[in-house]
Amino acid sequence: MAGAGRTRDTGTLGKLMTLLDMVALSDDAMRFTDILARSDQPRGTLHRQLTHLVEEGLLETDREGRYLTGIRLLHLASHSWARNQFRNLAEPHLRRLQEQTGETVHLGVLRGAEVIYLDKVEGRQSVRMYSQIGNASPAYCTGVGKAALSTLDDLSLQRLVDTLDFHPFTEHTHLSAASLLADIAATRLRGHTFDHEEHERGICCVAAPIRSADHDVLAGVSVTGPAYRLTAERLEECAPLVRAAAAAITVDLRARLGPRG
Amino acid sequence: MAGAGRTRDTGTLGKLMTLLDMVALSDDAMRFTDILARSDQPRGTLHRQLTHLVEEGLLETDREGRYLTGIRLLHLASHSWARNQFRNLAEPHLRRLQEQTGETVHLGVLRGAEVIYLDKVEGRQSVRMYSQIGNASPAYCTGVGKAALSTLDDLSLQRLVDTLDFHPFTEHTHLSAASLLADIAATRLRGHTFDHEEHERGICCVAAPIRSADHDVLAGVSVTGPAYRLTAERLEECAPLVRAAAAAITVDLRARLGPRG
DNA sequence: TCTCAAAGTTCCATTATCTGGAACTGAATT
DNA sequence: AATTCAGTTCCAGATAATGGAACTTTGAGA
Repeated sequence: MAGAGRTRDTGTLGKLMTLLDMVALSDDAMRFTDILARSDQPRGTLHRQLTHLVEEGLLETDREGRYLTGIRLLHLASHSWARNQFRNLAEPHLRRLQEQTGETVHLGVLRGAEVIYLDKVEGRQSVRMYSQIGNASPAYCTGVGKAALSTLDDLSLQRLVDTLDFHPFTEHTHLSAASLLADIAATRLRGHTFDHEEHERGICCVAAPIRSADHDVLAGVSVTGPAYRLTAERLEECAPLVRAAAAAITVDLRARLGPRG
Repeated sequence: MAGAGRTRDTGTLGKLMTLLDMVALSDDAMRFTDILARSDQPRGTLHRQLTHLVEEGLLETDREGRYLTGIRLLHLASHSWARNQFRNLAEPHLRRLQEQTGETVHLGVLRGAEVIYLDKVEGRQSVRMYSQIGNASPAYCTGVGKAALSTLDDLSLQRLVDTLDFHPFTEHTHLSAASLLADIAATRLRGHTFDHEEHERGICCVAAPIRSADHDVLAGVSVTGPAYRLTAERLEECAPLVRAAAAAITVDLRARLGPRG
């Protein structure tokens, strides 16, 4: 994806993180040779690097010697997630919004040109949160992303948009800066934005922006669901609720962070 | 805690991970000086190390320059968690067990002398899983831990027990190897084990072991709840259900992993 | 069972990176 | 204006990473 500004590969840590990414984000355990083929390190070097990652618990090996993600990552991440101020403060509002609408509610923050999902509250049927938490999606084709983008000033927005290359995830995905910017202009006027199957076919959402007083947090809340249930009318009905939730979170955020900032 | 064999601090990665641990596991954002005081690195060195961690997205700084956990950890961890074979395969069984008992269900794996919680299914009221996922607890005073220990052969068990030092978390915590070993012997006979407020006052559980054909996975499932609700009789009622769930997971595990292993 | 090729591991002189003391900047306090 | 404290930068020296090559193990085929 564009924009996100990949970290450099130089420096001991950089190289190790590149490896860690490769293994952790792969869908399967990787054998030494698989990793060797996809990295440009000599065998000896690669082997030692992997050994170090395993020693630190960031990777593990199964009994066939294949590498997979270690449990230490889970430990570190879950602790910091549970302590995340912004998420904690937003959570009751997300929960209320979920109860009001009966649909899935997402909280996402903007990082460069991507949105990262910080929390998710689903209805009673499925408790399978986590699945999407931590995931990154392009901002330009998601409700939460577009909402967050709408809080940027024109200059920052233009600079960010310039770095995008538009990928047609569905037939409704924005494919040009002009089209995206028009959408964002409308979003600013309304205070909320829609995603009519722009990222995933069959999935719609309505989202509203959250921004702290000093622009330190750029985020969005959304109500998401299947297109057959979240019709245009239904989305319009939800819009005020989503805006209210976003506003409430913004107020809490300023109350909590404002005095100090 | 004993046993877990903390990783060495030598080597570039080791030092950085020690830092990352300190910041990620702290309850608040830490200022440079706080970190300096709690590490034995010279100022210049520490500063560069933190800079590297920030460059890689493992840490972030807030606008006051304090360090907190970066979002990249969440990204890496959530991906690997969602893809974790064992967790995925166990999940439907955990969910069923939760429905059958109405209590919180845990899945934990043994790592050295500690249990790490891989999944948690709670009743309708609270969707606040995640809070405990990834957390480590001593094996000798938790239901899941003792269940997992009961699958070890005598030699391995003895060696592991030898490394323990017993900490009295409550008045019911095992305080000697003999007492623990007796409990585990009983667990082997019954096929399940209890935790009567051994780790946390007011919390009881009943747990059963999971072990794959080739001993690669040592784990346990438990049903956990407040002592006033989970009385001795109630725990006995749950025991067969917990054993059944553990057995079902074990079967699935062998079916999935057996052919290859 | 033996042989060969591929996969994985270890070694060590070389080299790049990290180290850490000290000097520097900038902001807050007196 | 002077002083203190927090944070940052610098560079010669110490340390750890590198990578080519040799070595061991595994497994497939004859």
